[in-house]
Amino acid sequence: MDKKQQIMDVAIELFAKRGYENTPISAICKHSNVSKGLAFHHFENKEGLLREVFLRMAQIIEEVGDNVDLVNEELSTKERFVSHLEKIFLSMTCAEHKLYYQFDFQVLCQPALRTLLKDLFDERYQLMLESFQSILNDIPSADSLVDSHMLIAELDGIALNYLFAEDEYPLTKIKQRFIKKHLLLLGL
Amino acid sequence: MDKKQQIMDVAIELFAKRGYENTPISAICKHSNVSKGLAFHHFENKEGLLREVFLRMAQIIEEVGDNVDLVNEELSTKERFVSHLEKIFLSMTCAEHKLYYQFDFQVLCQPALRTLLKDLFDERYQLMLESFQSILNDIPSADSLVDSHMLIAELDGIALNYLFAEDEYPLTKIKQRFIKKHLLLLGL
Amino acid sequence: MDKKQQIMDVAIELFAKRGYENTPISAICKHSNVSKGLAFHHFENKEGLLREVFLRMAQIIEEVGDNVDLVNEELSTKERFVSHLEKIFLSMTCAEHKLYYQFDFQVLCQPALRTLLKDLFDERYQLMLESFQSILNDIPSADSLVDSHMLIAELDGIALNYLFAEDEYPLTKIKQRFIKKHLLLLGL
Amino acid sequence: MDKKQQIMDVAIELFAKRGYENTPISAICKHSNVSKGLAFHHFENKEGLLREVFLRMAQIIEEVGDNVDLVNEELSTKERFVSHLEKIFLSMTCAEHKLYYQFDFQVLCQPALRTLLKDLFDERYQLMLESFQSILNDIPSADSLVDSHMLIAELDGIALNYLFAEDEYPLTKIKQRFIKKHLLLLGL
DNA sequence: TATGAATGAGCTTTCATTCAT
DNA sequence: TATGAATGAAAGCTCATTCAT
Repeated sequence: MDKKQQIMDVAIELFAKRGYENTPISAICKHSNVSKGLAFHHFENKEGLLREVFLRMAQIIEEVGDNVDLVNEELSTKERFVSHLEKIFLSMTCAEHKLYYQFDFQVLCQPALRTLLKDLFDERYQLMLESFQSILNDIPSADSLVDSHMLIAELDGIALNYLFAEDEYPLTKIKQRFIKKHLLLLGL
Repeated sequence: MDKKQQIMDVAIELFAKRGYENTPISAICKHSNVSKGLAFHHFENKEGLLREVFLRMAQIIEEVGDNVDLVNEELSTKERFVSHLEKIFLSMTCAEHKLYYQFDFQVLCQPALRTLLKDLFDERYQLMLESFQSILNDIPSADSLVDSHMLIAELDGIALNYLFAEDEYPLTKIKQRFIKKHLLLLGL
Repeated sequence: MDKKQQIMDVAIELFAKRGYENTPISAICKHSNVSKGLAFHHFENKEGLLREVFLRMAQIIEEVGDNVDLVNEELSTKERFVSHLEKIFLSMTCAEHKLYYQFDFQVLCQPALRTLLKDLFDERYQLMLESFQSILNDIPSADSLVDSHMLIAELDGIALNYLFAEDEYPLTKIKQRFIKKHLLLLGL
Repeated sequence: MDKKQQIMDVAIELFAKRGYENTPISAICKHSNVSKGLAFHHFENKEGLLREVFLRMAQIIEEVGDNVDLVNEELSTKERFVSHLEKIFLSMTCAEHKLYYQFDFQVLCQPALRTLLKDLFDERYQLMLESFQSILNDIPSADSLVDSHMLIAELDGIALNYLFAEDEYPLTKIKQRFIKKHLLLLGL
């Protein structure tokens, strides 16, 4: 019934599958059984739709980890580090998120779109950076800032390759080696 | 003088800076002082131009590492591994290649473009995989295949974050931690 | 008011006068005071417009004979045959139809267009064939099928020559000789 | 070796099969292994090529009947009339001419092309008219001029339907009924 | 005679956006 | 909130034609 929601749901799917530039608003309207007039009633323009869609997407993805307590005092630093990584790998694997992540990378790598959503990207990056740093700060052998940057980048790369690989990608094995490697580096 | 070359040079730049879909052929022609007719005389269509541009780009990038001998028998396995990584980081840093790499990621993450150049991507990935495996095979503690996938993915991620970061990105420090980490993992 | 109708009316006229291939959509739009966008809003593409225009044209032409009763039981076979022919000659002469008929022949003789509308042509031919056969079946000396084919062909030819002749064409005299000739053949 | 001839041969075939407007000069060049430059060296422009091609085509078609003597004094009027018709039907059936006739009708029915070659059409029509009249003049019951127009038109129509029919068209039977009918009309 | 690079006008089509209802 | 007719700018592409070689 909520047509605005319908439009956004369809938009996110089509944007992800066909690419933003290759998805005319008319296609979104057709798939969500809504008139073009209504679409422009709810969203200022195509860029506005993109922004709202992107925000909603980010929100959905984040909901996954929300119930996990990052500062659980009962856990050791090592346990918190590992569980943080596990959580990220878990979200990556979630079938329903695949489309979202693909779209995310698409926007990230397309100059025009990236510029448009720069503020949102920056904010999110800052949050991730801080959450890694808050863990690494407790580890003497870590270079908290650099290692956080590195972890984010590497996880990005693994997600990227996993998401766009067609045949089965050895994600589980990579995860294990990945974690092992960082525990070694951090001396945990 | 060689107008076809001019067109390709301009195309690669505009594609990278503005995005493929946001770069009309007319813009490419304007920047290379050439008529639209000529562009379609030399390239079957826009996709054909993209393909040729992509091939040329890949070739330019590869030329960097060509003079480095991968199977130098004088070098130890560790030295070969490290030098291979150094080479990749070097190419990444090369100012002239920045545009190319950005374009590369753009194509990779846009479903339509990715599909179009799938064969070229696959081929290149295979080559990278093999070159890593050929090194890791000599290291007992390595999981040659999985580690190669992982290395490629991580390097991708680092490149991605480096390329699109606006302010100074601690690439050098990341490189050091990155290499150190893998030497630990591989027990070198 | 009905812009779609306007477009079709102009299209049929320009198609007939200049030829389908020599009539850009822009010309149709200019003559009907309509934007190019609207033309493609109402018709899928130029071929779609052609199809709709052709259907409408065929319908207009057919309306002429509709009020004449073919199976009027009061008429003799001879009378029915003659009146059928008269009706066809009448439609041919109708000034308003001249353009339509010319367009019809144009489409018929251009391979690409003919192919596009093959189904419509076939259907119409079948109807004409049947209407002639239903009359000739009552005449013993007639070879119902062959004569029907022949009649259609001959009438086509006469229409063709009449329509494209510039100076006065002796259509009335030809009609008389034509009817007389067939009555002789059929022994009526 | 004679490239000009090659061009014309290919042109006539492509014009007939695809239509004049749908046959770019580039296609003709490709099929005849000739450069575009050369094509424009031999023919002033596309219309010039059309004209030469049309002339050559007409010439080829006419060669068929040339060896038949129309004013053979040994033959009766009836025999001359019938043999004239037979000749025309024969030429129509000739497989090699099918393409030519189709092209002929195409040009005839396309306003732009018809105008371009009007003089050639008129001349040819006049010749046909005279050849029929020269026979019919000897027949008292004939209306020499009107009947000639009618005969030409009917034969046109039969050719038209025969040429563009896909399945087998009962041409032979039609020919027989056609000749019989006219002999009746002329009282021969 | 022969080539093919180069041009420019024009074509079909797409699409974001507006607006009257 | 909801529709879809209507617009206009711009896109990709075609093609006859020219011209230096």
